[in-house]
Amino acid sequence: MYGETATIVSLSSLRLLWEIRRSLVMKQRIKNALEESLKSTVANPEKYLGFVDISETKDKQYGDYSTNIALVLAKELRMSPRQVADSLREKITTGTIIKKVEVAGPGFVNFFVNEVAWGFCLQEIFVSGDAYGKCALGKGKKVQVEFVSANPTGPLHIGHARGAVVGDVIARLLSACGYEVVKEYYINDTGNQMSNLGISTLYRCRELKGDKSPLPDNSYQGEYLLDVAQEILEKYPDILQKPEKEATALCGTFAATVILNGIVDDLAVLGVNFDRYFSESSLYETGLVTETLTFLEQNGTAYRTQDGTLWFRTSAFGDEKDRVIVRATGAPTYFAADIAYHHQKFSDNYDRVIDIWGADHHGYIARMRAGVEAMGHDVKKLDIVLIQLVALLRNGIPVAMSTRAGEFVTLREVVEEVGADAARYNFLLRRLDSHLDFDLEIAKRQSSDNPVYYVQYAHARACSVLRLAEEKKIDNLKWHESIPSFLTLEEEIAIIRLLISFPDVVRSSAQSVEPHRLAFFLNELASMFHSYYNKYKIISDDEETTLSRLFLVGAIKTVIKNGLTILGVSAPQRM
RNA sequence: GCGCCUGUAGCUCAGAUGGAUAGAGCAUCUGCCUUCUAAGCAGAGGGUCCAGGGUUCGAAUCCCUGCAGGCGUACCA
Repeated sequence: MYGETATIVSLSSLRLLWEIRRSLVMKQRIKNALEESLKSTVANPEKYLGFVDISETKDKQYGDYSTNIALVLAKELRMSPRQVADSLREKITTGTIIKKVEVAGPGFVNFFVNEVAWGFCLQEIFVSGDAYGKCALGKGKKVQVEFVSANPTGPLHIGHARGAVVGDVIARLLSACGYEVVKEYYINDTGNQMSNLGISTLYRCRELKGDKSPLPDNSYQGEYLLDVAQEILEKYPDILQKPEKEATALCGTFAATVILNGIVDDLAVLGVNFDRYFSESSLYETGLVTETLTFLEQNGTAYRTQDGTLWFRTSAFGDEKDRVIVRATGAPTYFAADIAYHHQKFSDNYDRVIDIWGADHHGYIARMRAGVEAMGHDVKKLDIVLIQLVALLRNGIPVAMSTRAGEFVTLREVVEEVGADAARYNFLLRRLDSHLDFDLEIAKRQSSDNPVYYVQYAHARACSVLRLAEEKKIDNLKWHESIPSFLTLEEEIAIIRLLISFPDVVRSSAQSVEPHRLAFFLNELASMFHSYYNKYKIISDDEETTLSRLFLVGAIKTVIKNGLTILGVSAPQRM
């Protein structure tokens, strides 16, 4: 049986292989065929080529690929959709890859791909290995992703985690698409909150020395400042003897540094790290804020009112009203520093600048874009991504999350409870603009059947099968041109179709800044593999079938591994 | 009041560029481990896609209005 099939395959396989390699993507192959047909069917085809769109079908009865081009062109050509479809179909030559073409429904043209052709796609995955899924979309382009940027006034909580994970994965996606990515964290280390932090910490120092007077109203009440105070007292035993102003400043700086170090550590536990930490105070030190303000005032986009306040004319850029950038007291607002910061970003010659913000900052978008534009930069290069906030619940009841009041479950506590992989995947399974309830009890209870394990388990399972094959001395994971002819089951073709769409998923996830698509893709792939695994034996007495299926399993393993890597989730070999 | 986001199965959520019969997980029920990992699989039930209009060959998807929830509307971040 094997010999007979092999003969048939070897006759056509070289040609098939060559053809598939030439086009690489099956979809492109179909599209080419359709375009050729269009050229010989309609009068001025160049006018309609832009409408050609091929989509993957969901239902097997409609073939493997489908186009609605006839429906789109019908009116223009003054023909019925079915007529257009029929004439297009007649001009499409079937052969080694396209088995047949059908017209169905209101006028869809459906393409059926030769079953044997699919298996050849696996070789591409095998050859690319770890690089499979990557592309050169952003080759030679620099992009900056700024995210988290939480104020160094307290530890991160669950609300920051979503932004951290999403920002990190967006960076990874862009990186997979060939962009040179810089991950940046902006540190707000000046202004009122710093002095508040200093005051709060100083009070804690006094408290440790026996002074029980209560903390001022708007200070940071968290007990974590007691630890910071302890450190300060050890390092500066005379802190309480110093002048109030000096002691406060010292406490503020010290506390901010300690807290930021803690934030960096916590993020590292979550698998998030940055290339650059950019300090707001450095903008003042280098004079960039002053420079920016002068520039705005000189080009007329900023004006002074009688009391000395400097206003930025954001309303001229679509904002609902003008904004203050320098108070009457002469102190710049945070917004002033933000404009300077974005000016700095654009001065670094990025091709794209991405800000990832919590959705509660959405009212800030218009003025930020105004700032970039007024500074003479191409505002189209700025992409502000909003992420809906996370509501932390315990047994369905909201948990108060206030840095100031010091009542919160820290990010670190959550990660230590549910694990970094589960925490990350939890955030990645939702659209960015979807509100998210994170219930601590549910997260704990469901930690063992969290969706992340489903995908990881599929990977571990694939590894396990391949491991067993190795133990049995089966010479697996070697390409042979007869492999495709042993992978023609409906389930196998469905899996291959999914596998070859992986690069598209990565690309579209990156382009549309929607990491959840990749996560859902992996869930679907895992599901198909689990199902296939349960229905069919991978390793059997039939050598050819075994080798072919092992090759498929190898490809599945590669894609899951590559996908999880982009999501920053581990791909365990055993579970 | 105005602006942004959301509204899809009992619950949590997917449904890119408008496409053919709207999907998954959890929960409920029924089966499957002497056989490659049961953290798995197979099957069942479960829907006014918030409501009402409009656009067209075709709408969960686009437009308008209304309703509901969240967020924002600072010389706070």
